[in-house]
Amino acid sequence: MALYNQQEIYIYNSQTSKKEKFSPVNEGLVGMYVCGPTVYNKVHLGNCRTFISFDLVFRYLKYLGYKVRYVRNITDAGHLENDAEEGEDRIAKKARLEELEPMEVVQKYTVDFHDILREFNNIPPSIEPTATGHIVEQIEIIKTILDKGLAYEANGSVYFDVMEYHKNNHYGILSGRKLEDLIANTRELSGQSEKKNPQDFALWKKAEPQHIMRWPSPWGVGFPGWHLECTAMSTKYLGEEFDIHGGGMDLKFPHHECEIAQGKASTGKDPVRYWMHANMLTLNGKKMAKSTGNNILPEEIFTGNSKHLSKAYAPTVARFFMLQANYRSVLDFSDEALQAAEKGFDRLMEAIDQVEKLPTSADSSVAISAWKQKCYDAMNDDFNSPILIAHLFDAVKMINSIKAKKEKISEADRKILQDTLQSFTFDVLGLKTKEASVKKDQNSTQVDSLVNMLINLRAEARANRDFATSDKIRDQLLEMGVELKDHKDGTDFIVKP
RNA sequence: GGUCUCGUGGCCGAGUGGCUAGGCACUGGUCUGCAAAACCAGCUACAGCGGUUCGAGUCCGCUCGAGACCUCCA
Repeated sequence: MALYNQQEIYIYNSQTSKKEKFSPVNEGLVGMYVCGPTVYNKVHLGNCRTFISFDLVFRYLKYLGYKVRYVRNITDAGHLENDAEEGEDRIAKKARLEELEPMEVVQKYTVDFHDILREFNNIPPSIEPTATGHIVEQIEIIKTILDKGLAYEANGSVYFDVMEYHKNNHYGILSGRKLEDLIANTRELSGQSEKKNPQDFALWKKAEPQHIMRWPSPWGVGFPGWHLECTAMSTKYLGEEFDIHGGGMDLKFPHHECEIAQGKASTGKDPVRYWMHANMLTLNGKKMAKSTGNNILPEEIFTGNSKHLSKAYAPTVARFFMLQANYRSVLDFSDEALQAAEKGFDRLMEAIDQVEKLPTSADSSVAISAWKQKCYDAMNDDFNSPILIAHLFDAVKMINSIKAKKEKISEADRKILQDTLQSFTFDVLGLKTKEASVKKDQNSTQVDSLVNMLINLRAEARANRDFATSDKIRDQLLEMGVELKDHKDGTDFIVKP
């Protein structure tokens, strides 16, 4: 029996603001779509948090035995910088500034994006489609919506008719916005005369002569509207109704609201079963913004080269830090918080390292099966990684207590403990040992024997009460990043990366 | 201005109305030749003011504060 039949997942659906029991459209299969980045710049750290959050979802669903198709798009078509009639799209602007062909910009930052996510140990999505690769599909959807009378053409552009749609549908169903309020709050922009109503959004935009990214269409040369690609690609790869749609909180309105409208207008179906929105990441209590300098790049964390940091942190430590908070909460990024996370992380990893050689007894004084289910329960409850991590630390306490002979464990339970710990830490949370993130030293076996030789020398010196020598060995090793740990039965060591 | 979210101990962060989240830091003890590590113990909050309830961090109202969206943004 598949694991997913034994575990009941509840997902917080941000459309209903309730935790709902997860049940996929097709038994055993899950379709998940997450809005990917616009590749016009180095990937934003907050963006990374969102993708790490959904990587956690992807990993847990797979761990439970679901066959998951995870689609995350790359937005490589120009979106206008503002909603005015004219303007430069962000990719074209960057291309001009960097003196590159737009597709060079796209390629450059797509590569950067992949590199960084790999550092964070994200599993690549099943399909990573691009907007420019799906112009045909987008045009087809526009035709359908036009046929249904829910869009109109104006001067070479096509707009979605929100008022007409709202007659028989609910525009605002996701964001909770009322159309009347939206109308009342709209400022009159002089350039919006093409639209029947300010709430209408572009499905197709006519390309001005200077606009570089352009494609032919039944309405003339232009480019697709910025909400449409997600509808086209999610429908193509996941169907008209699929399970999970994720993205950052800031995409809830208008982007996702418009996706629902487009989907419903073109297929008559509500496209998404569970909407999930990941919350923002702040830096030192404030929103990250390049303009104020309150900003940090992922690579700056890995190198420690930032005015906000006192040192470098391994990617996996940054990931661990993020997973200590729930994806739905705002998380504040700071050097102090990262330091605390790193210490906890080290303690967890050291404990996991100890499970293998734990002394076993005929029976156990610790309740391993109950603990194991608690780990599942945490993840089943809307992917609550901070609770899961709390349980992992309970295991750390167990391991250390068994090692200190204050508790005991049977071999069978030890195996369960080890397997569960491994699965949740590495497979589900996607953490890596620091050694794994730093390249494995090919001489590490030699290092092991060298250090063990020194440990033996030190033991001899201690036996002879030659503490000057023993302390010299200990202190100099520590300076080299090798920490010795004495306990009753001998001495262990760790190499600090 | 409108819509919405949030305000938890020294710090970070969980919390489904009733019994200790967890991590980091700190203090005391055990262990140690001394340390480190580990173990044991301690510190213990829920922005403010009202209300509902036998009982509220958890529900309701108001006040103050922070943030998101309403315009490109994960």
